Amino acid sequence: MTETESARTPRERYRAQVRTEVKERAWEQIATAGASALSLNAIAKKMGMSGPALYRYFASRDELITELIRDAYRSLADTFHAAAGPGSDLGVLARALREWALADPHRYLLVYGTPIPGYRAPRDTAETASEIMAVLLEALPVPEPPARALPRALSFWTRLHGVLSLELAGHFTGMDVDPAQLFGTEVRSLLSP
Amino acid sequence: MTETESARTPRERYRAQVRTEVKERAWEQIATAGASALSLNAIAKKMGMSGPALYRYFASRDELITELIRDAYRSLADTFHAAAGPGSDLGVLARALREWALADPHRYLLVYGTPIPGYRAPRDTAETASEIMAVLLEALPVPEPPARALPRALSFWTRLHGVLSLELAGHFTGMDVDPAQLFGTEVRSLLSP
DNA sequence: TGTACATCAGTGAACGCGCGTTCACTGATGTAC
DNA sequence: TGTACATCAGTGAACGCGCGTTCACTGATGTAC
Repeated sequence: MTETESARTPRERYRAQVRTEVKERAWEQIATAGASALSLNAIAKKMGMSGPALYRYFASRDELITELIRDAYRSLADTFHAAAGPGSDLGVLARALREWALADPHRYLLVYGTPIPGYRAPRDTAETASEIMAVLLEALPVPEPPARALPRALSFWTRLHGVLSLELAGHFTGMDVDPAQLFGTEVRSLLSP
Repeated sequence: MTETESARTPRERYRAQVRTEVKERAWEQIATAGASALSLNAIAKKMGMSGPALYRYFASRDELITELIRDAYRSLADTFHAAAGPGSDLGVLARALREWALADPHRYLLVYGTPIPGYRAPRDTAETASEIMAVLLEALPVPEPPARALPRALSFWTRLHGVLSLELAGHFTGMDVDPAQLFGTEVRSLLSP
């Protein structure tokens, strides 16, 4: 998106469009075959191009994955920023997180799920990650001493991740459990500890 | 193990030994290259055999994975049974869970992490899963009405999974967080809600 | 507005690799008499 | 104890597949004068 907007010349705009389409196809592929089955050749085929053509747009398969992870982090940070604000609290952020996760389960799992073997995350995602944490810290009930703020924020993160990741991985199916309700219970436990 | 013991004839014993070694190598491979990179050919090579030889022991790659998942579930259920008992409580089970997870992170992630794409779990793991849940339910503080017992047990599961899976996936590294302490905090939150 | 040149997207062939799986076969191990 | 036969572990060749990536090349698009 940003990429497309910020393109100046027609060629740059075109490049950005292709890059965007490659990423879209990549997400589709991840959704059906998993992240470690991501293949440049397969994406190219779906786009009606030859495999090597994509090397004009991404230096390697790893660079594409890196870009996907970067985008995912960025998207969550933006979502959090949009949800945060004067009238906001942990409950609002929690709901935003769940919506974001359910909107694209594989995006969530790419970031917070089992790491892709042999893949090394780039540095800058750590920055986005702490940006996300910062939004969380600011949304805590007002007079929270710093020594207690971090544990609270971490609990927020781990508890919601616990429910969400098990839900997304399908571990509640056939268990007569309503994940939404479970999630709500955990959110309440965080609001009034 | 059980397999090896229960073998009657030398041939059966030998078969069981080879199957066991194949699985051991499989876990090694999962640890270094991830579950979706599991390859019968690679395992055979490590064992000094030709690829097709393994088809005497496992009908297909999927059957091997199924066996690994079955073993993992079984192992956790056994661990829980061993930890449960008269003097036991949720805290003991929680510690047992963490030790089991840290002893072999990939085993934990194979069961509770991002599902392997295109792989369908066998039915009987669901039974072992509810066996695990049953141990949990019995370890709850004694006079727990059924309506509250299940939510409590689920909370136990999701909260501890939240901390554990993030720890195993390496999401706390570089964050100045002690996972053990975090885990302890969550356990305490479960013991005195 | 037209021409000459530079840039760059995309192609097809090629390299080397590893995968799962089937198949016909050899040779060792176990079984029955 | 010895022989005849059946069982079964393991091999090597083969099939068809897809992968990431490099390279020399064609043809379209943009730029400068």
